[in-house]
Amino acid sequence: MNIATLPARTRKARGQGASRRAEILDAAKRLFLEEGFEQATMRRIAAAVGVSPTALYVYFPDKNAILQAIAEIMFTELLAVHAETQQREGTPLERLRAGLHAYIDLGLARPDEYRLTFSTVRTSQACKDIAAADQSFDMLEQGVADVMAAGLFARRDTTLVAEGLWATMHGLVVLLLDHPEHIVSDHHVLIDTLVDAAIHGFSA
Amino acid sequence: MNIATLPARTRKARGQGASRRAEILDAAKRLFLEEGFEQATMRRIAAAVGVSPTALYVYFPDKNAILQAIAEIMFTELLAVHAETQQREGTPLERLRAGLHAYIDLGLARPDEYRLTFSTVRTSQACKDIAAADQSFDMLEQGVADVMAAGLFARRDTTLVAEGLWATMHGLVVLLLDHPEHIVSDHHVLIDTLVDAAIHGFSA
Amino acid sequence: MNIATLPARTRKARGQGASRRAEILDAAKRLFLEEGFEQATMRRIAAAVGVSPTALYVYFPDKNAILQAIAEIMFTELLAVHAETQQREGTPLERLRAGLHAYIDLGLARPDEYRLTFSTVRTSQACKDIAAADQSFDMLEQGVADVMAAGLFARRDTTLVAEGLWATMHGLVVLLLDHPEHIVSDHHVLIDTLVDAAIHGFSA
Amino acid sequence: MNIATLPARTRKARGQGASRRAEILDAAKRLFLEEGFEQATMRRIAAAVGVSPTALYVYFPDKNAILQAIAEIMFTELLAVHAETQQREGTPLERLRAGLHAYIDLGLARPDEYRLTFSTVRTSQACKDIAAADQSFDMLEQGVADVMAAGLFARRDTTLVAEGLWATMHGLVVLLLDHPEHIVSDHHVLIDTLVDAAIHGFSA
DNA sequence: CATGAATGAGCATTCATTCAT
DNA sequence: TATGAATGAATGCTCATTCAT
Repeated sequence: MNIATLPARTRKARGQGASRRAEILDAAKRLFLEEGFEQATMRRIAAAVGVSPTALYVYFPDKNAILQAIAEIMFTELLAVHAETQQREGTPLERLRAGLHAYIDLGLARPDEYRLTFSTVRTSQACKDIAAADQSFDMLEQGVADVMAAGLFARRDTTLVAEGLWATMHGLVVLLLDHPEHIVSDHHVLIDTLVDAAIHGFSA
Repeated sequence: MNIATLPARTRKARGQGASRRAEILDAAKRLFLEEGFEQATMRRIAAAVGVSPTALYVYFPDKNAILQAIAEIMFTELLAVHAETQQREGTPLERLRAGLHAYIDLGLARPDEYRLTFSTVRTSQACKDIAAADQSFDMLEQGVADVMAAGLFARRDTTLVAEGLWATMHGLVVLLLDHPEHIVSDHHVLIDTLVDAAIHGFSA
Repeated sequence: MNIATLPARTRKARGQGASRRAEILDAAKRLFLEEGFEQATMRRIAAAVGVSPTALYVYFPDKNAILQAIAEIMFTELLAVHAETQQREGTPLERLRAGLHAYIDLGLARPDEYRLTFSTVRTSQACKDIAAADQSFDMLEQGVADVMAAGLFARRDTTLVAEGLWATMHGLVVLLLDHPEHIVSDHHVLIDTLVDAAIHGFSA
Repeated sequence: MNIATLPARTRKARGQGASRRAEILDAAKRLFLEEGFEQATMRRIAAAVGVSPTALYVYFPDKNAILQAIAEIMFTELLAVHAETQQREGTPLERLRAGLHAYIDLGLARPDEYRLTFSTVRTSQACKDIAAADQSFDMLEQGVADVMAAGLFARRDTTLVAEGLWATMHGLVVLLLDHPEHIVSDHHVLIDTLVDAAIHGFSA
């Protein structure tokens, strides 16, 4: 009851000190990916880290702040993966095909990032995901231009073709993500078929 | 306590009867879109309608049923549109093309319903048991089969092709709906181009 | 809005008229027995009868009133069954044994009546169940007296013996009723064994 | 808003820490007995303790766990009493008789706990996973086995006999607890008589 | 730096009941 | 006699958050 009687700082070993923040971020990221942002609770994040819920508030003012920090990391990774596929060797068509496959694979592998990036709800961190989206799209358009330059695509506005391809891949990803039980075809077969058809559809 | 003290024509206007269901559906549609299905609460839906939460349960067994009812309306319209295009004259290919355009037009014409039906997480559950959804897809598949029978599509599994076409159209709709600012091409040109490319992509 | 505009009495065929009350009682009794008093709801009772919940309030002021009416019927039946076993032929010991078995069988067959009769909660209708309990007990004590008179039971206070037997049977019933999963022996074997042991325990 | 305006030693006395759990248990015990398990609500339990409903969930995962904790205490005491009687000197029969008496005495000494543990509907669930309950019964069964080995009980399945004895003692306890006004015999005489009769009933 | 204890607001849902018709 | 529409109060439970320590 008297503040003077409190032990100075005895309670407990300090834990991992500075790494706590990273641990929280890791645990939160895993939970966000596994259960979605809304479903992941502070309690479960704390439990995953091995601390009390209160401890999270030492490092982040609230749940949204964790989200923000995670999102930043996510988008960086997302973009890195995309960029990598563009630097592979091969013909322009092979690179484009690889890029389309990479886009789908990424979307399916990281459903929450994908939804976050392309979801309807536009919150404050929109700038980040828009940046990622734009850069991704630019890469796609460059790939289209290369194929067209190689004479394999019918000559048209590269933006138009890129947008068409994007729509196709996006549609496939969200369908597989949101309505998997409505797709009876084998997912891999469907992906291969649609990528081929899309390319064929724009071919000269 | 005294019967003489009772007001003659009492308390409050009771609901409009049959229109209540529609009012609830409207309010729910708005809230589901604004805040997401999980975040929209029965209490707030009720408040938006101007009734008690209990009243919602007079018209719908639970929260999911409201979403399902919204989806059902969309699927019924979709089915009607599809059925209509199937009965037009013309070649199988023309009919399929018309069907794809009709799908896109419906999605763009009813953005709220389309998003709720196809883009809300958990919607998958709502789609279960909606016969119209299956019938709608069956019509698409039949159209594909007809074109294939006419020798204009490469021979393959009709379900696979129908799913590929669905994915393509769905992707286009949600892109135009959710990210219009990312689409620089003229929407009509993009639609025409992509429908043609999709059909071309599966052609023999 | 104007009382003069009301249709005089047109709405609907009158239903079964006077038998409604009995129908409600029947349905409620069945539900009380199947699910217990607290778990049976007005809604389900109404549904079982095939009328709206509101209709119940035409015949009974509230849920408890239905309970009361049912209880009255129940106790009458309970007692009738008991009385019947006492009028069978056979030696006094056979009749006593039959009575004990009948008591157990009745308790197991009508768990809710049994609980109601012997439950802790003493409500207003307590008079009724106490009467039933007393009469049942009197029959048991008479049986004990008969066996004692036949020289088969050690001579003691008949009330003491009857209470001992009652306790034994009561314990068995509530154990089987409330904790069936804790009894690993076959119920019938346990019943037979315990009835025999109880009788043997008081034998001369 | 101004930090200077904050009261120095704020809001409200926070709980007594460790004693809270016991307080909750006490309040719950009372309410469960007064109104029954189903009728007693978390809110009312919380109000009785003087805390918010949420606080209950700090100490117990759910409502059942509270009942279970009460049962656990009873079983632990029962086990202790049983264990104690098993270590006394004397013949197996004397030890068994002492065990039966101890069971009855405990039940009568802690009427609330006994009723909650053994007579509340749904209690069965609470008993699950309580090791002490099983151990307690095992001790009774061991006592039966010992007497049987000494040739004083007719040879039969020990579980069957133990369950029969349990039923008998349980019936006596609940009768004395719930219906004392129906028992005209002297309680001690009835207890002694019934314990003797029960043992005699299973004798060789 | 971290926690145990606690909270207020909120959740979907169900209840017995009532009212105008 | 009977109902469709509606309600207020309640249910068990979970949430993000806060506070004194």
